[in-house]
Amino acid sequence: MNYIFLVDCNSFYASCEMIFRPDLAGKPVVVLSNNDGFIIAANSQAKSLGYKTIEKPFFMLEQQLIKDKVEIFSANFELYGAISKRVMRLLSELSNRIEVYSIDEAFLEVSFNENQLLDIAFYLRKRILDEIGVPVSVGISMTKTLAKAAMEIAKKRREGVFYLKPDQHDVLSSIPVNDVWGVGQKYGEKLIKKGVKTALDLSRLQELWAREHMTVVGLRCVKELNGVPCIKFDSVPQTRKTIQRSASFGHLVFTLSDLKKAISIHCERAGEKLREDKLLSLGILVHIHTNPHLEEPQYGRSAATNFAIPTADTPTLIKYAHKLLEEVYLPGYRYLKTGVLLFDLIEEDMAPGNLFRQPYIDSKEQKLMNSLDAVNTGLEQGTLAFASSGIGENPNKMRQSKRSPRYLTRWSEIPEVKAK
DNA sequence: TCTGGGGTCCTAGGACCC
DNA sequence: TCTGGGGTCCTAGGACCC
Repeated sequence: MNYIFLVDCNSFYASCEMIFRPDLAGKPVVVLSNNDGFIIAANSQAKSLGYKTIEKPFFMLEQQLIKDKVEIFSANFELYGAISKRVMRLLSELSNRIEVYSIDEAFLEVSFNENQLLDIAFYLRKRILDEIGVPVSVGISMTKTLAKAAMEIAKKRREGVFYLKPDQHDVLSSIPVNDVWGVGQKYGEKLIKKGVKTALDLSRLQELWAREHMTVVGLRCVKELNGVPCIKFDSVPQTRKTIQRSASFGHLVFTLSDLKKAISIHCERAGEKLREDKLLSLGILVHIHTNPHLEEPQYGRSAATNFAIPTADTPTLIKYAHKLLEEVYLPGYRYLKTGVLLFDLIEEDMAPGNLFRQPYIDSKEQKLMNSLDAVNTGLEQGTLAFASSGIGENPNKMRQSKRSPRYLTRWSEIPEVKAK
């Protein structure tokens, strides 16, 4: 019999920070988003003080956090990514049917006897905690949606593991419909209005209604809650379809030239990602918009175009992006945010030939980009940069006053251990 | 009075996820 | 002063083609 395990790291970012700070054990810890905008992770102690993720902006909570003696960290995604890799590597020792679903969770498909399931989950949990230092919860069931539901229960239990058998109506009726995977705010409101309040109610919803009001996504959700697998298991990671880089400015920006610098930096980062994944892009989109939280004239627009040949060459990205930016830019507005999106990505070796133009692969541009990446990954990101991104200034500069060291990925930030 | 049918592609917007 | 960022999938409507 095949079962789905869902392994999810508890308050992942906060747990990562605590690995290197044993002095924080038992204390409330939160991690902030880029720009120190929101809380994006809170450990159980912080949650029990009432702190939730993505609720109120950090600046409105800061005083209370200090009063509550909560340890505050700025996001350190380089560290979290490195720890995530370790967790996933360990999990893949257990099953080669693994789908890494996000930075902190993975589905495993396993065929064991039912009476072995809990033992395996406990074993896995202990190994990840002992060897990596991250606590995880494990939800087990027959479909992904039910495994997610099992996870909701597992998270609330001290042992951190739960097996949801098919037709366990008492359990499904204890899960609010809003907590079901695939039900967000809008669908949640619709469902409650219709009297569908729990996962059990949802599993009994007429399929036609689900199809009509929640598209095929809703229909799949209902079927999965009834133990019918509808969401396929992707053990081979799909190549990504888009790469986005965008950010809010620390302060509002008026001028085309400031926007150009920001866009230039986004192109640098997007290009790095493209080459890291050995992909080429066929198209690029640029967007800009004003601050919707302010009561002043609003404006936002995007524009897209295709490249002459599939490329991963940063100067080309910048050239096209700047042209698009000039198309969408209107003077007189105060801009908050801008970004680029690369789409129609293909793998390097799948690039179609072109009779009239030299392909990017094996070009001198590619060699230059490879050298650039070697310097920037070996040293500090941005060691080598483009003049169009501005020199010694970064309009995208993030507020991140409380970032921990990148213990695992920078030699200069490696932890020091002193013997007494 | 009555104004094809079917297919594809593109885009914008909505909904969801972490 | 300060309100995240990066993804996926689905749908409807318009343009266009034969």
